[in-house]
Amino acid sequence: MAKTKTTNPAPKPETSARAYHHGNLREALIASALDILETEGVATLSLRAVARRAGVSQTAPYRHFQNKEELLAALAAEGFRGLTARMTTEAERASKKTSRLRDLGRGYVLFAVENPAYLRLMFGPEISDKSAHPDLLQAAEAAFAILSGASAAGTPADDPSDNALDDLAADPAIAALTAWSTVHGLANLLIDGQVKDRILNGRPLDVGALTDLVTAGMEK
Amino acid sequence: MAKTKTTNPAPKPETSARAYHHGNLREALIASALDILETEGVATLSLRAVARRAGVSQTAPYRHFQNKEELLAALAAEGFRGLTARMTTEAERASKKTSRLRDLGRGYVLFAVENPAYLRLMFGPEISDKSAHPDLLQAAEAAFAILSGASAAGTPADDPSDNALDDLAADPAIAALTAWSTVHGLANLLIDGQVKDRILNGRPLDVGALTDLVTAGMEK
DNA sequence: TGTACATCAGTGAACGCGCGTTCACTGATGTAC
DNA sequence: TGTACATCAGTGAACGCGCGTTCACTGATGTAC
Repeated sequence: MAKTKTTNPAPKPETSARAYHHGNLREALIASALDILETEGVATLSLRAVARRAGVSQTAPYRHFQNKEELLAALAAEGFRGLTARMTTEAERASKKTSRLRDLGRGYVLFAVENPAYLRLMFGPEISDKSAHPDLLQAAEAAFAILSGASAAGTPADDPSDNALDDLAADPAIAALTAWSTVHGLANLLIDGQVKDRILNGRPLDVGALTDLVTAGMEK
Repeated sequence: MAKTKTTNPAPKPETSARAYHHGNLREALIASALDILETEGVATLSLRAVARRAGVSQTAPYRHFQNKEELLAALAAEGFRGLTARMTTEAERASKKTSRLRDLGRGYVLFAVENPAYLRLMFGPEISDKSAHPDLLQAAEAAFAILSGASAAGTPADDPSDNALDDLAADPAIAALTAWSTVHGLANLLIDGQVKDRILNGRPLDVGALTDLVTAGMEK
């Protein structure tokens, strides 16, 4: 039962469907972490709990992550990729009627409402130094770039001049930040339960429709 | 050295400058908690640390708060009152040039940047059931009402009709939510370090000026 | 004014808990010859 | 093809820690008479 048994003779096992003794523990750990994140929240997301849910000993994660924060960073990067995906699918699904920027915004808010703990981890203080995790940084950059691009609508958005704050007024980065702020704020207010009682008076909430109302000023 | 020594013979000690053996431990604990909150963050804010900083035993807080969450709720309520105050002073200080709504918004963002951990506690998941704390609920309501009032500019804002989402479009509550979302989003992006590198490219940041730029669309 | 008593704010020891991380280890997998 | 060996993913016990909360207590303050 030695080497010739595996269908994949390459040195990298590369993960079939099996997640057991060898192979894709790293991915399995991230999946377990995501599971805990969404069912229990970021506060109870411990490395030990992740290992437990993945069915391995509590020291096994240290074969794949230097420490807890590295796991969290990997999770957060995954989150930003999910956010990007949610935005683009939403924009493709309804590309005719409303502006692309508003469609992306709807995707942003929907992602947040569907994955509240994810959003909190992605932006919260649990990962103390985000710049120490290139993968996370890049995933976040990609998400912002999409919003930014749609906001500038042609002009490259991440291209501020090297002068003082004054000329930021004409900077497309400010327009992008405004759009980003609005959807980010709405998303956070929603997942923190601030909107339900205050705005809707208990009426059932259609997040997509509400987002459309709030972003009505974003026509371009 | 018995009773006649105290200058205040009334049954309620009512706190002079002394915070020692008797009197205002409750306030002292809140002050200690605030201190820890802003120097170390919400994650390390433990009841024991609060007691330590106040110079009392770790069980003393239980004379004034049923449990940890009750202390946190009192702190958060204090935070909402501070937010309200910051908004109104900012609006009074510059009531001529820009619209009141934008002035309030600037106060909102400035409060967040000056008290990042406060804002996180006020909106975050640490206080699991906010409706269990009437004082907190009321303080949050007051803060929102100010923003809401300025947004409606005359019309009472907390007065949505009892129909479906459709007629929310004309509802002043939607206008209020839009304004709130924008400043809340900007505030959170700022305190989470998302703006610095992404928008400003490392240039020094004047939060008030930046907020003015972002809220430029809010004229009313 | 003086004494007896109740109240209540604060104490200190102790509980049981889950955490991140380290350490020396084991045993299966893959490789060299 | 077969054996010896290195690699490396996963183990299990243990470390020291800080936490929220409980308990029986103490001792000062305020009150009744």
